[in-house]
Amino acid sequence: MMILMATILPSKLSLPLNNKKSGGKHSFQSKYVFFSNKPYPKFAPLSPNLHFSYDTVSVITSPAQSKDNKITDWNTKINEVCEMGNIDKAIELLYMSPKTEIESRTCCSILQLSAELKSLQDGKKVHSFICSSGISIDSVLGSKLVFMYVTCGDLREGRLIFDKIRNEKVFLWNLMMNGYTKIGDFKESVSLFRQMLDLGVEVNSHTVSCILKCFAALGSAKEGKWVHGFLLKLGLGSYNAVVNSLIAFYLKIRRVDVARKLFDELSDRDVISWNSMISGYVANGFSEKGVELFKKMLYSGVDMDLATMVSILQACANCGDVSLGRAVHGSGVKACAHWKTTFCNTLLDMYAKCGVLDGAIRVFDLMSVRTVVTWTSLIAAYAREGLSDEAIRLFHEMDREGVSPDIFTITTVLHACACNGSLENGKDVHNYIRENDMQSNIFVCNALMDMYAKCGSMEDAKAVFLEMPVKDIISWNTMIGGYSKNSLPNEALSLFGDMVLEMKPDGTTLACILPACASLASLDRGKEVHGHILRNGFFSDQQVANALVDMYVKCGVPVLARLLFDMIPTKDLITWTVMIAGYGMHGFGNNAITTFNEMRQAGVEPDEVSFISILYACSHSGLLDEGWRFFNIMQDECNVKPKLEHYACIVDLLARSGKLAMAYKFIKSMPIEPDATIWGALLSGCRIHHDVKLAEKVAEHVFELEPENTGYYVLLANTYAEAEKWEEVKKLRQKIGRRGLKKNPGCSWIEVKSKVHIFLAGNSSHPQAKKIEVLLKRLRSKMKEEGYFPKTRYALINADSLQKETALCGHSEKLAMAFGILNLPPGRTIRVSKNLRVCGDCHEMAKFISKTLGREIVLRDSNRFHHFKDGVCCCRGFW
DNA sequence: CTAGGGTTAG
Repeated sequence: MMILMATILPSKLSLPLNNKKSGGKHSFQSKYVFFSNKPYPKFAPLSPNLHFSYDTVSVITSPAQSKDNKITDWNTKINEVCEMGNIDKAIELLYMSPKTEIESRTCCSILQLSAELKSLQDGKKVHSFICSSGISIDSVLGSKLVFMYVTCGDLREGRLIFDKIRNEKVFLWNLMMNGYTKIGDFKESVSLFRQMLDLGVEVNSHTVSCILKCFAALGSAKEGKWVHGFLLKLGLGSYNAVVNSLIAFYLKIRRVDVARKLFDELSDRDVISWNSMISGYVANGFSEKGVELFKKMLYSGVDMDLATMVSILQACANCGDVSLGRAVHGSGVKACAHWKTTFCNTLLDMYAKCGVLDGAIRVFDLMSVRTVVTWTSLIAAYAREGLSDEAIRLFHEMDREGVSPDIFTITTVLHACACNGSLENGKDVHNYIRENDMQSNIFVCNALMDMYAKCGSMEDAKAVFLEMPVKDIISWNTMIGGYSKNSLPNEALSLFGDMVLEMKPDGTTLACILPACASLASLDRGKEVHGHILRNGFFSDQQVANALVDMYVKCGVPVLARLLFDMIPTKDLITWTVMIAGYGMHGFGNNAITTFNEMRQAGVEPDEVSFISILYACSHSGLLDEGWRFFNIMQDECNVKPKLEHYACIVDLLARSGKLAMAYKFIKSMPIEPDATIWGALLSGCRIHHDVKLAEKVAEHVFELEPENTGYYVLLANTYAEAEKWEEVKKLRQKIGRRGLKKNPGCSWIEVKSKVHIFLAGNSSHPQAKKIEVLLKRLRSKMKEEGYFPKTRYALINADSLQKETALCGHSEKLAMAFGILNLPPGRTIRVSKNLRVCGDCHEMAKFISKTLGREIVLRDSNRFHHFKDGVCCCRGFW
């Protein structure tokens, strides 16, 4: 079924205005034949496509050469010259002639020729001649002028004359409408259409085709449907071109079903009908249907043309059907389509999207003309494969080759920089944008902000954001999401506040802002956003619902999280994973396991992240056997290869359970190189189980892998301190000092009346500092009375016990808890968050408070949640 | 008489 490229001939049976002429633009041939019949044999051998040279023609046709007739017929001469297509001579004669002798129809001839040659310059010369000679611009001449101007692309001038002559000929109206449509000014075209109807100008098939195109482009579904009814009344409903426009219109407004019905009922389908339907399927996301229809098209004997191939290649790209793509490639080459840039560009893109990068490169290499689209497609191809450096290199090469990037190129290359996290390359592109004055384009700005956010520079992103003349919802979401992901939750929340004053957030905004509430553990702000979600019906957005569950988990309310979780009708992998991880964080290991099993029963396949969550849940609840079981299920049943995170969970599980030697052996047997977290998990196990010797051995690995991380030094120091090895503690402190490292200062915060209060360790500058101190002292002595002893070893200072106690009293989580007791209404749960792990002494005190004061305390540390109630913590010592 | 309907990249 090999197919030749069909040239699109003007068609068809149903057309009233059959295009019988050989076509205006190509009419030289016929005119030449006519001319060669005249007695000038020496011109006969001239190729019909050759332009007549000025000199040659002037020899024969100059009126000055005429011998007897002094009153030369200038009009005839000019018409003759026009017949031959010699515009230069025609103009010259026009200006040589006595103005009064030139007839209107002569001007029409020259204008017609100017239009055919698309020579605005010559057309204007005729126009100014008309003006200076006083020829009245009647309806016929006016029409010709309009035709010339519109055809030559000067819509403004054409419109001026059009308005003056108030012609009621439908042709001229169609001409104007088409002119506006071509430049994308659909609104003006529609306005003309309305005027036409008001004036009672009788519309024809061309009019409705054009107006349907406009309404399709404007997305005016209602108006388009009205035209549909209107054209049926006019009896235009059986015209092939009209139905084709209707099909295209319905496909643009995404009414594929209506389009298909029209297509099926169309008796004389031509290649355009097929192409419209196929490309419409592809554009509406039904690529398979497009391919199916394509096969039907070939069966019914209609040859594909360039447009068909382009659509089908797109479909192949969408479906990843590279074999059909290759077949179309072959047909295209046979039909010589590979000389067409559009074909090659789509072909290149098809190979790239199907993951056949070398195929894309081969197409690129073989192309003789590479446009900006070609380069952009190849850059996108590299970026898609994660080869960002190569993508950026191509961008510079393209520039050197003299092909100017457009906004698509810029956004694509920015995306490559973003994926690469290469701020330097991104800044280079930013400079290029400034140099080429593209920084006011909204797409470019959004891509720039995204790049900066992904490269971690929110400062630069903000600078772009502030300078944007117009911001859309994507601009806001990019910034808010950027702040959220770069651990700047306060900035995210503050910008969200600015945003709601200017525009309505969408699902993406909400899904971006919830993690910020979560990271601050700001339940009040989270609830505000929840209210917003309910009021605006965003709970049905899967991403939003998932983020909401996650927020409640991280704000310390797993019960509410579960309630919402149960309300999500279709739970995806993320929904399940968030809940499982949530249970893990709160130490509800068994709930996590139940939920994990429910997920598998629901037919949702766990991925590596859900396995991290379940293993983590097991380790935080000390469920050793279950943890092992899941580690095996993961590999045996689910084909998930364990990564560092999974190994870390297992090490953590073994180490916490006191199986330190086994954990050490396990690390040594790992098929991948262990990192600091793996060794760190074992180190923390050593501290819990007081194995100083192993701790020292393990610490060596850790310090080598992450010498800057002070947390590990503190961990070892704590191990020494618990063993009362103060000399070693001192040495370690000196080591930290020598390396210029500082212990990360402890910081806790608590939300009271929607305001977040932050406490730093040892800081007494809070307005209520005195009251807090008094309360803590009172609690401390009460604790002693009831037999609690302060865990002074955590003070890490080798001093007398009173000093240590004082130091411990300054711990930020105690300050925050005390502030909560003093300022929250009685009975309200006290929710405190801390940036580091909770200290042992604070943990003891929280237990005590929960018992004596009967207050529930939820403490979130860097690792997990602690729920204190009636003197017990849910962690049962696993932290 | 002259014109119209389907075609590539983020």
